[in-house]
Amino acid sequence: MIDERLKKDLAILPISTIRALTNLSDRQIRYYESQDLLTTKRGKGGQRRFSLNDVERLIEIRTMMESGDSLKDIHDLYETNRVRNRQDEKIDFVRSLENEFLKIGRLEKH
DNA sequence: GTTCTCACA
DNA sequence: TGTGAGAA
Repeated sequence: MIDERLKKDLAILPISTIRALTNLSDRQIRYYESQDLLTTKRGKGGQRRFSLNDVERLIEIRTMMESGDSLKDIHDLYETNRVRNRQDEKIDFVRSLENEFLKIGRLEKH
């Protein structure tokens, strides 16, 4: 369903929930956000609202930290992933265009 | 009662 | 990164 992505992106969870789900201190969570590892929104009174995607990302970050990676390593990894994903999307877009052209070509030949 | 920001022995 | 103060 298209709704699934929307639900995961919904930033509605308070930091206390994130703390329980990730076993990280709220101090650490806020620090990681300051290092651009998270995309949070602000609610009433400037309080952070996290999404399920943030939870998943924080768990990954904690795992990487435990295996000795620095915050910079993690940041770089997400950066390269972001670039690679953009390229993949571009490739998919080109492929879909090619398919459309092939369809049109077949139709015109008839 | 919770979360936020800022500062530090 | 932790902790504590003061505000919202």
